[in-house]
Amino acid sequence: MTKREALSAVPFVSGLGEDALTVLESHMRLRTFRRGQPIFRQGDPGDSLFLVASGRIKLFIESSDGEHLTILFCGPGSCFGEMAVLDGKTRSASAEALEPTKAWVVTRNAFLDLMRRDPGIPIEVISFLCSKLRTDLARMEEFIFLDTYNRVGRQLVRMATKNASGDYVVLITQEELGRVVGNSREQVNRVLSDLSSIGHISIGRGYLKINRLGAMRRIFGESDA
Amino acid sequence: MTKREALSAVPFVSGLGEDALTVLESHMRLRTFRRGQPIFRQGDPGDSLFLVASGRIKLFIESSDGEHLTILFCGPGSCFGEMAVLDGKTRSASAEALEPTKAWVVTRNAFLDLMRRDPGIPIEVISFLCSKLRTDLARMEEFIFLDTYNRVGRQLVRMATKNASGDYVVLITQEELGRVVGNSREQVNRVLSDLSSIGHISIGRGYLKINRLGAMRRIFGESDA
DNA sequence: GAGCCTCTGTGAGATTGATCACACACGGCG
DNA sequence: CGCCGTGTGTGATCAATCTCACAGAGGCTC
Repeated sequence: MTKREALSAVPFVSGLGEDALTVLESHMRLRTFRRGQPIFRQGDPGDSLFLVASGRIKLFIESSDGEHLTILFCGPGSCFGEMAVLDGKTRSASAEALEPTKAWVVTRNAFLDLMRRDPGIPIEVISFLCSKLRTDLARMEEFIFLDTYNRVGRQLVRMATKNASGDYVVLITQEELGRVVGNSREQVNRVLSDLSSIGHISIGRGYLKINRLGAMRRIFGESDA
Repeated sequence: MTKREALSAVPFVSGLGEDALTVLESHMRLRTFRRGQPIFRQGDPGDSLFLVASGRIKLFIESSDGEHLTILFCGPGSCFGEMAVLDGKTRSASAEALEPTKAWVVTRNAFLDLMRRDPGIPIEVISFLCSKLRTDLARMEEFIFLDTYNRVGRQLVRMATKNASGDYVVLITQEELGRVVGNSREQVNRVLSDLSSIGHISIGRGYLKINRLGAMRRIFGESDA
């Protein structure tokens, strides 16, 4: 994924003019991360924004006794670390590469310059932040109102992506899925076994295949996939 | 609370110049709500932002089977309903007056005009949204990592406000506090009884008095009060 | 001042999900 | 080809919390 491709996938800069894009590109550096490598840590000062070029990272928060809650996965074309850039405060979550990953880095100053130059950007950023607020709210609602069974189901519907052979799959271990929905691996496994026994999903090592996405959507409710 | 006072309490317009404030004021209408009156409902289309002049409202989301999760209380000088104005989507939560309440209404168009006119506003709005994202994240973290005891404790520390006689109080019923922390009233009551038995709080009908705010803060951790 | 509504207090049983303890399965790699 | 690390499958036990049921207490209204 080139600089230009990465940029055009990001909602709040995709509408930029040719000049602005070129200027921005000249400020982007590529960084490489090994599988499992920490990128930044919750609470760190942070002044850069990342655009994933290849690979995959996750954002998560950790409790005082070392538990993790996974917030978000970012693949090629996604951006992360934007909050510290936007408000200048510390990192609100930790980031770590899940696979060998390359990401373009944009510094706070470069991005703020861009915002000052093009008055359309802040408006786009505002929409972007609003949609994040809405998903966070939906997530909170699920944590409070749904049991494990439904949380897992919804998450699967949400994460299902079509692979090369046309199947819907979710690339995740059960342990990791547990950290996403805030439940133990064992509990997640029991839910998955249920769903598998009625044929809605198939369980693999490190991945899940969603056999009947429509049925799952109907059971687990309106997802904005 | 006058129009001007309400405006100057809102972070993202307080820095406005005299002219802009005057224009904005001319677009504000006052609305009155009875205790318990719904203001808007999650999912409604919405195109107005509210500034509380007097009284108190709450924002909440409701599950399919009628349970409520209380998101936020807003008293004089606070604003709510801004998300629908900023991104033009439906209301992400429901709002209801907790007491007889008066609020200034600003329409989407008036606010967008203002943003277009003054390029400083969007920047302020972005900071405002980021801080909301951060509190939401902290809240999610608490839902997942903390038990009822600690959730209730933190919430009390967070909501404690000094009253006329210099005491720290929280004006809330145990039922409502349950809806804030996502637990049953009974469970909340048991926690409060504990805290009361060691003297850290006193329990009243419809309110709680925090006798030792410092001690509570130490027990329940760093709150951004 | 009686009645009533709302709010608080508390026990007992049911439930959900965490934790612990293993067994097994797959896939590198020496 | 056997070992080991990581990932999945599953029972038993335990802890947290919900739910139900009811009692009492403050305050408002007729």
